[in-house]
Amino acid sequence: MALTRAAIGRSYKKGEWITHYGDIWPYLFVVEEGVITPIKESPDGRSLIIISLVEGEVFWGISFFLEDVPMPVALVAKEDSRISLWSHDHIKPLLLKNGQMSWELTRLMVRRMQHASDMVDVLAFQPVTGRLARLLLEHYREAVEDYVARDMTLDEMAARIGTTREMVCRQLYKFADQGAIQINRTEFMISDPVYLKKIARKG
Amino acid sequence: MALTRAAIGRSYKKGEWITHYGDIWPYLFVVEEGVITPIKESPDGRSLIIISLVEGEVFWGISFFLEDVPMPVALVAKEDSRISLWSHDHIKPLLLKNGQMSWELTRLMVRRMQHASDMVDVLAFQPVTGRLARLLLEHYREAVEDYVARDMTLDEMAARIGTTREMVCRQLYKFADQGAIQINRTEFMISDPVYLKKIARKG
DNA sequence: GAGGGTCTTTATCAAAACGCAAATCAGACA
DNA sequence: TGTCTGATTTGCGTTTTGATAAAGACCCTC
Repeated sequence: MALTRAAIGRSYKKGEWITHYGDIWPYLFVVEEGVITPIKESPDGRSLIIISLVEGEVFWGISFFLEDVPMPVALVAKEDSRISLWSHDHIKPLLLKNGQMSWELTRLMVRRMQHASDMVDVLAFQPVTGRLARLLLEHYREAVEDYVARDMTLDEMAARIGTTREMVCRQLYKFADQGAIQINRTEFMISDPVYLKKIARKG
Repeated sequence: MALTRAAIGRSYKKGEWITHYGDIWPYLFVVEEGVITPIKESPDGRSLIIISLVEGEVFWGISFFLEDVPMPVALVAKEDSRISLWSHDHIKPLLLKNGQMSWELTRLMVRRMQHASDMVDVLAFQPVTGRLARLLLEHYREAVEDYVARDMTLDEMAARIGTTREMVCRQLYKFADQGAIQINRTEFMISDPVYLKKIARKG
């Protein structure tokens, strides 16, 4: 198939940067293996992780669609990863011809938009407490009544909810005080998911 | 043209709601006249204005693309307005056939995404001070060295930058103290745009 | 098993943001 | 002109957040 032939394969080691904020990067890609995270960075060193892209997921540089518009996020490999990418010049003719493909792409974009939209109102309306509760419920689904390894660093959690590692740490132990979770340096468990859900709604 | 024939015209009075948060609303529309604003509302009564749609601009309900997914924002007429709308069922066949149209729609969506993305990092990284400076510079371009009427209420400004009216008011007078703007109950002027720009960058 | 590096935890302090309530004002309208 | 309504302004106390610093814990390598 034409698509497969036009694909460029790339591999990245864990921690490697695929593009930087401000780059012109006119590609569409699919994650073949590993995890790719689009990250926003503030001038004073804080960062914000928008989403994690795992195997099979599609993403793009903004200038794939809008020439000369630079990337509003950087792309980083969170694990050793492999992606297939297509340049604007290769794909656009296909999209113009293939309405079904365009439609699916548009739908994908709408889903991403929905995600961004969620992010906006969480950031605008929810305090750190609520945002952390959300993150725990969604990222540690299997930790309900069951100890699991803490697989995110405090910095990573902080980047996912837009705050600092110290805030995350304090808040975690506050949840522990309230009996919502149990936690130690390496493990973690959700003991009262209902309470966390209440916090996640009201902040 | 088929598109024009399929359009449904609607008119709304200032302040009228076109859809509410949570509705299923599978339409695409273009603003013919007036101003339509998508608004997010928090359970405790705060609100966030995402964007203002003026004459000629296109927007959509999320379930136009994703069936059964409810609106993450409400749509409100900020002025007396008139829109033309198309239902999913009418447009989708056209989009599937017409690659160029799909492509343009996708590009529009990417621009909106970019806007949302901006909103996210402003909310995440910039304090209220910086967000307000941004808003002033962008909304009151003609107010540089020139008194203009304050045409947004404090509540509206607050909704545009995700804070409360009191914060906006206090911050405005703080800017005035610093000589960046001049302000009274009804009028307003930017006296030091350069300073405001500095604030808008660093917060 | 000593040392370096990374990550976590805790405490303290200062700044930012918010909520509430009272006072004030401008404009509309009778 | 007087009154009413909604918007603005201000003060004050509280909560939330963030910055800084220091101390522990763990892992890895030499």
